[in-house]
Order: sequence, then structure tokens, then C-alpha cells
Amino acid sequence: MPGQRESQATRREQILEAAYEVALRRGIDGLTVRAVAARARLSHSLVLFHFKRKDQLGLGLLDRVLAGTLSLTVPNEVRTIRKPRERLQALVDQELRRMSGEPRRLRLLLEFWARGGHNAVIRQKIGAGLEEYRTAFQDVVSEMSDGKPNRANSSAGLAAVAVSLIIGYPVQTMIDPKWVGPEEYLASVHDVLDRLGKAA
Amino acid sequence: MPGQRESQATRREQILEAAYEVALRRGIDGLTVRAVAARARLSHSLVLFHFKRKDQLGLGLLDRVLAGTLSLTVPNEVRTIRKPRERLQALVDQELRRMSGEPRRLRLLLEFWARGGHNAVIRQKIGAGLEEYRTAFQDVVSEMSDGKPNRANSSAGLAAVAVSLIIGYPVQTMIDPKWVGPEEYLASVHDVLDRLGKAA
DNA sequence: CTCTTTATTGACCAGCAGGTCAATACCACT
DNA sequence: AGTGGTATTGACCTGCTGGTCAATAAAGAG
Repeated sequence: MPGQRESQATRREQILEAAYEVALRRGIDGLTVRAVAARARLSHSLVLFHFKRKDQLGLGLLDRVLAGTLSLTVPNEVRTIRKPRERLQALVDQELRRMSGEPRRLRLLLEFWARGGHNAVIRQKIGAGLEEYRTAFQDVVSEMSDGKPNRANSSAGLAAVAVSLIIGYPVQTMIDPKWVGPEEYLASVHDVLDRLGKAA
Repeated sequence: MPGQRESQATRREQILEAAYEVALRRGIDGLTVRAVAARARLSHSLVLFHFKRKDQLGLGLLDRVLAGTLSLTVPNEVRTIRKPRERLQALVDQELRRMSGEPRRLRLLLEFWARGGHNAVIRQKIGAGLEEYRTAFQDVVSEMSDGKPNRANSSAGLAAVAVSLIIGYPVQTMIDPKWVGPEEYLASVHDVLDRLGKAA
């Protein structure tokens, strides 16, 4: 006996929300069609009706996670900083704190990330998000090699390094939270970036 | 009808080797008792005989992976470098290349890492390996804040940053291999580390 | 040679997974 | 009121999973 009807769009959204919560708690392994359905108080057939296959549900969830993590918004306070070096610093600072702020979501992204090694679609999706993220970074600091461009401050390499520094901390933290505090890590990062671009 | 007999130790090793190969190809999801048994040309009951539970097999495999990735051996050429800054550089260089050298193994570690979020035993094991790894790093560069120790070159924070830089590159690479080449990345890292510790 | 121990196997089981399908109730339109 | 499309459901199927168990063969002890 069918229950309450809903529009396609809102149901999909509701299911994705349930999937997100399930994945946060039980991990991607625990992301079973039936678990999601139970969480959303729906029959598991209905979930399969809206997302034809299970992987489509997973990919939908991945989009959600990517939008939450690998999307860089540069606030005006940062954009208006004149010195590119300080701009980069402020941005790294902001993103590091943002990533650390929601560790469970990042952990979920990391799970997808690892699976990207065996799943081409996942790899491609994350690749697109990551490229966009790095490019945004690159744009913000593109003028850093200002005048004397050498191989070392290639903006592409610099963006990659920045990403490493940003995701590196929460990734280490999720394995042992009580190692280095964020202040200590950020201090080292600051010190490293601070001297970047200055002539020796 | 039982087949060839083997000593406990060698069989365990053989099974672990098979598990490693299976996990490399199919990922941890694909790491099923039967798949491992088939790979080792054994009955799946025998695998369960040597590793009482499936998770014990997984943990044994994790030990193997950790020993291969998060163990730092400092060669004499590096240890005898006099300036701590150059020593750190050489070490980061070596480790970055080593990690990038066997990307599939690092990918497997990353899978375990992600699962560490939901599994306390895994988290603890990786935590121990990671701590050892960082400590070794810390020891090598402990004299960097040489004379004028400020909060920025706290060796703990510096070790964490180094680890971020090292694992950050192959982790990004495994998602899109054709972004920044290792030379470009290493150049940026060099540049960043090169200026570390120099007075402004 | 016998007896015990132990590594090995195939048969079997229960549980849960994803997926299919016919039946059904709700809604919009005429 | 009737009609058709569609969201929703429960029952069902098949395949694979981890795990158990009794039977069996090899090896060693006496």
C-alpha cells in the first residue's frame, strides 16, 4: 500500500540527505540501499526507483560531498589583500580551518578518493573538482612570481603544494587527533609560506 | 581430500601475499576470503583456519602495507649532510619519490586510512605507524631551530608539514596523473623549504 | 605400527546485498 | 466519473558473503 507522494526532485533530495547521513555514520561500506531507505523511512524499492542503480546513488552523494569540500569561495576580505603572498596565506588559513571544521565530511571524501583508484567515474568526478579547486587557488596567487618567474614559483606547483598543506593536516588529524595542534601546524605553514617569494 | 601441507608461518605469509595482490587489484572491498583463497590456490576454509576472522586477515595485511610505506630509513648519504635544512630537503625528496614510486601501495594505505575513521583498531595501527614516521622525521631535523627557536620551526609542526608535503603529491596524483609533474612539484617544495630557517 | 595432533578440504548454513516485478494508491486531466 | 500516468510498496529471486563442521590425510611421538 503506497504512502505519501512527493515530487521527483524533492524525493531525490531527501534520499540523498539520508544517504549522506548514513555514509557519515557507517562509511561507504555501510551505504546500503536498504539502510538509506530505512533512514528516509521509505521502502528500498523506492530508492531504487529514483536512482536506477546503487552506484548512481553513490555518485549523487559524491557530488554533494564535492560541492561541500572542494569548492573555493574567496571572500572579499581576502581578495582585496594587495600582496599576493599574504593573500595566499590568508586563503590557506581559511581553507585549512574550513576543512578541519567538518572532519567527517572530509573523511567521506577521502573514502571516495580511495575508491577512485578502482572506479574511473569516481576518479573523474573528483579529478574535475580538484582541478577546479586548484585552478581557483592558482588564479588567486598567479601574480606571485611577479617579475622574476623561475621554475620554483610556478603557480601550478605552488597550488599543488598549497592543496597538500591544506588537506594534509585534517587527514593526519583524523588518524590521531592529539598530535600537533592546529596552531602549531598553522604556525609552521605560515613560516614556510611567509618566506616564499622573498629574495634570499 | 587435503592437499600439500605447509608450516603455519609460511602459509600465513603465502596467504598474506595473496591478500596483498587481491587488495591491490580489487581494493579492500574486493578483499574477500574466497578471492584470497582462490589467488593462493587454497580452499577458503584454510584461510579462515589461519586467520580466525576476516578482520584479522585485513589487519595482517595492514601491517604489511604500513611496513612498506610508513617506515623511514635514513641512508648515510643523507644522515651525514651537515646542514639540517639540506638534510630535511634530501629526506623529503627521497620520501616523495619513494611514495610516488609505488602508487598502488599508497592507494591501499589510503583505503585503510579512510576506514580508520570507523574502525578503532585500524586507526590505532596507522596512528602508531604515522607517529613513528613523524618522530623519525622530527629527529632528523630537530636541530633546525638551532639557537633561535620560535614557535614557527617547532620540530613537531615541521614534521607534520613535511608529511603533508610528502603524501600530498601522490595522493593528488592518483586522482589525476597528468596535472603537475613531480619535477614541478618538487621544485616548489624545494623553494618553500629552501627559504625555511633563513633569516628574513 | 598405532595413536595423537594438526593442516586441509568440501559441504553446508544463515544473512544480507542489489535488483525485478506485479499490485496498488494517488494525482492531473478531460 | 473515468482514465491514464506515476510514485510507492511488499514479496520474491539470485548471488555472494563470512563462518561452522565433520571427514580426511599427513606428519610426528611412543
